[in-house]
Order: sequence, then C-alpha cells, then structure tokens
Amino acid sequence: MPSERTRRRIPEATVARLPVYLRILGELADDEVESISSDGLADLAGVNAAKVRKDLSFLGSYGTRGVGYVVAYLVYQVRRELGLTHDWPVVIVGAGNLGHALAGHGGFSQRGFPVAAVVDVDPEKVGSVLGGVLVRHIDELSEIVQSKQINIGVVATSASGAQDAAERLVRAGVTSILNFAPVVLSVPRSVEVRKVDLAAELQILSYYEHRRSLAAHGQGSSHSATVVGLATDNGVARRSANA
Amino acid sequence: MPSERTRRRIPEATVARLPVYLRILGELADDEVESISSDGLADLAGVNAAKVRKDLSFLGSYGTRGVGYVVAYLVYQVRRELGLTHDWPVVIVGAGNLGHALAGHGGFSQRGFPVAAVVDVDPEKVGSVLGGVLVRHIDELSEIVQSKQINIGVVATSASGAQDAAERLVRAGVTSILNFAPVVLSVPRSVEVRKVDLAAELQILSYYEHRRSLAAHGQGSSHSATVVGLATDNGVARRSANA
DNA sequence: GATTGTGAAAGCGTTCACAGCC
DNA sequence: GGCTGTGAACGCTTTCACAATC
Repeated sequence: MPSERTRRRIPEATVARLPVYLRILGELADDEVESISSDGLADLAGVNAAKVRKDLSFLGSYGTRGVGYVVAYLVYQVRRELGLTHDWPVVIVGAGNLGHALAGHGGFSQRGFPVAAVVDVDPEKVGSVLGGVLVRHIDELSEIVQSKQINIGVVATSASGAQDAAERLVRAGVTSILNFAPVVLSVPRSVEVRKVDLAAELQILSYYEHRRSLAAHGQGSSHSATVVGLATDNGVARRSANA
Repeated sequence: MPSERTRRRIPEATVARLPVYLRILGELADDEVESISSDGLADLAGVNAAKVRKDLSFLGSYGTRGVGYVVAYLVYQVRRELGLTHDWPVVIVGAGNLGHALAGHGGFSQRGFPVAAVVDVDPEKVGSVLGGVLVRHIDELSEIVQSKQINIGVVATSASGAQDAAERLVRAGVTSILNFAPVVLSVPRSVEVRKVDLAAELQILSYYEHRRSLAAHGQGSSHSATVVGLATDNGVARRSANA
C-alpha cells in the first residue's frame, strides 16, 4: 500500500498556480477570514471557480460541500504539497545590479527562501555586503553549497557568464536553478530550470500592443469588432472577468 | 482582400517563444551565420524542431526546403511580427530596490524598451537619478505617459502599492503592464498584464525539489525508476534533450 | 440551498510523419 | 538527400454540468 502522502502527480499548470492561491490564502488568514469558497478564491486569484476546484482536488478532498475551504487548513495542505514545510536556502550567483536587488529584496527570506550566500567572479566585489550577506568568490561555491545544504541556485549574471555559472552550480550539487540571464541554459536533464526573461516579457507585450495598433488603424482582417472591446473600458473593475 | 500584413492570429504559446528565437537569431547574425535549419535553431533554443517549424510557419513561409532559414531575413520577419520595428518607451513605477535594478539594467533600452521615466510616490526619492533617468513624482504620470507616448508600464512597487500603481497607469493611458509585485492586479479586460512573480518561481522549484526528496527516500509510489534518471547525470550536456 | 468534487466535453498545444520542394 | 510546411494524432488543460454532500 503506497503511503497516503505520495498521491498522484500534480499537473504542471496546477503547480504553477498553487503559489498564487497560497499567497491569497495567507492574506485571508491575516485578515482572520476563516473559510472561503472556490468562487471567492477564484475571484481573488483572477481565475475561474472550476479551475480552483480542479486544482485543489489534486491535493485531496479538503473542502466541505455547501461550505467551502477552511483557510488555515488549506494553507497547511498547499504548503505541504509545495514542500514549504521547511526553508530552502538559495545561493545567488552574480553580485551585479540584479543580484543586488534580489539579495536586498526581503520577499525571498520572508517566503522561505533565505539568501544563504551571494558569489561573484569579480574579486573586486568579493567582501562587500549585499542585503546583509557577504559576497564571496565563486570558487568557494561548492564548499558553500555543501556546507549550507543548498538545492536552489539563482543565476543573476550577465548573459555571457550564465552558462558558466550554471555549470558551476550543477557541479556544486545544486539541482534547481532560477535563471535571470537571457540565455538558454544547458544543464543535465535532472536539473530543473525556470527562467525569468524580462526582455522577452516586454517583447510579448509589444506583440499585443502592435496587434492592437494594427486593428485600430482599420487594418484588421475580417472583423474589427475586437476594437469595440477596447473601447468598452469599464473603468477599473474586473474580478471574475474570467468566469 | 485582407492585407497581406494582417495574417492569422498567432497562438499565445508561439508568441512567448518568438523572443527566444529572436535572441538566438541575433547571436547567429553577430557570428555571421547566414542560414540555419529548424533543427539547429531548435537545439539552440532548447525545444524540438517540429515546434520551431510550426511556430515559424505562423509568420509565413520564410524557409527554403532542403536549405533552412536565412538568418537576417528571419530576424526581420520575427521583429516585424513582434512589433519591434520601433522602440517602445516604458515607464517604471517604483524607485525601490527593484525599480533601481530595472532602470540600471541596460538590457531594456538595448532591446528596444528605453526607460522613459521612473516615478515614485515617495517625495524623498523624487529628484534622484536612476540609471540615467530622473525620478519624478507619480502625480506627473499622466503627463509623462501622454507626452512621451508610452504604452507600456512596469509595476515595481511593494505589494501594497501595486494596485494603486496599476490604476494610475491605466488612467494615464497605458495599455500593457509588466507586474513585478506579488499581487493579482485588477484592470480592465482591455489592458494586457504579464506578471513576474519571483517567490512563485522559487516555490515551483521547491515543489520539484520536494518531490525529488520524497522519491529519493523510497516514498515513491509505484516506480521509483525516475530516481535512476537522477543518477544518470551525463555531466553537463543537453542540447536537443527535448527531441 | 450552497458548494464541492469530478467525469465528460471542448479547446489548445505539441509531436508525428510525410508530401512537397529545393 | 535534406529540410520545410502542415494535416492528423495525441496529450494536456480548461471548462461544463451535475451528482454527492453538508
């Protein structure tokens, strides 16, 4: 009999939404809200209620029909599923602009990801203090990762330094990487990589802006009815727009 | 006859990958590579060749059978599709840690998104210079957006300031927002929002790390064969891993 | 009466596999 | 022979709709 703990794998799309639910549930708990319906949660998360119910059903049956979900209990279950029952110290590679901001950004430690170390290749930067953490030389990476039991590394180098940083992290024993450099990292399949590509995000927005301007100038193909939607700004209100 | 310019809408997933192809094509051009096959591009982008061909086919038939794609021509076509034939000035709201890093980050202007302005609510911060841009008061937002014809805004405030920042941006006339604050923004449907949620990214990595540790400790359900995969680290090689 | 949990349907996105073209 | 472009198959994700439960 497989342990009750190891249930079916959770779809990627659901995993990506759990942190959003978790944050909202935390806020509700702070406001001393005791329970919430899938509808309410959906509203706050900007998704629809069916999705919330499906997503949460992958964790188990933690709601009560006719009532909703008990906030505190659900927080506990989501945290457990995400592996947030203990802290995950991270190491940041790159003490430049971005590494600086990330180390100084309280949100990390606050949410269970204390910055255990910052390393850089540049000896000039070694020794300075970033967000309360001493910057060390990248050659010390292995020792740091080992001694502090770090599983997650953050690549905050320039594009040209990123692949090397990733390889060093992998060699040091890190198995998950969050990559801020605009490069496709080459790592063993066993290493999980997520990327945050700022320029790409802006380019995606640019695509939609561009389309919009084509439509607005009557270059729209069959129906320029979509343009009407643009005009139908209902001030600043949404909530349950996705229903 | 609809203009040749306004072709079928491009799937979201494809739009999200175009910036990656574009960056790689740019590097190839710098290296004076003249043409590339879908296979080669797929390799560099970390996806498979069928996906590259499907994606590019949405732009039109710009390849040559038996040969591949001419790099310079494809760069032009992708840029045109993404609306990158002109610059898109952006305004950053929030002159804190993150706003600082973003403004100082050369990558923005370099890729066609010059930081036209940084604004903040805090009068203390107004007047200082960030990444070569003077920080102005948020009350001047409308004037700035109007006079500089800004369509894209970046929310780099704290969680508590984000919704207000978004509303001000929308009122000022911005129609696309890149949100770095850990909040679900409520905006009119006509406004495009993309979010970058650092804590969420780390929590997603934590999920996979956590799973891994469950499997490693023999708590795996049916087959712990996946663990073997972990041991099969082939040093640091991947490329075409997705094929 | 309210709300969850979930099969079934619909909608997207990815991959296959091959005809078409150089 | 090599490589693109694409219909068709497949798989994942979302949404619907309703029986089960409080």
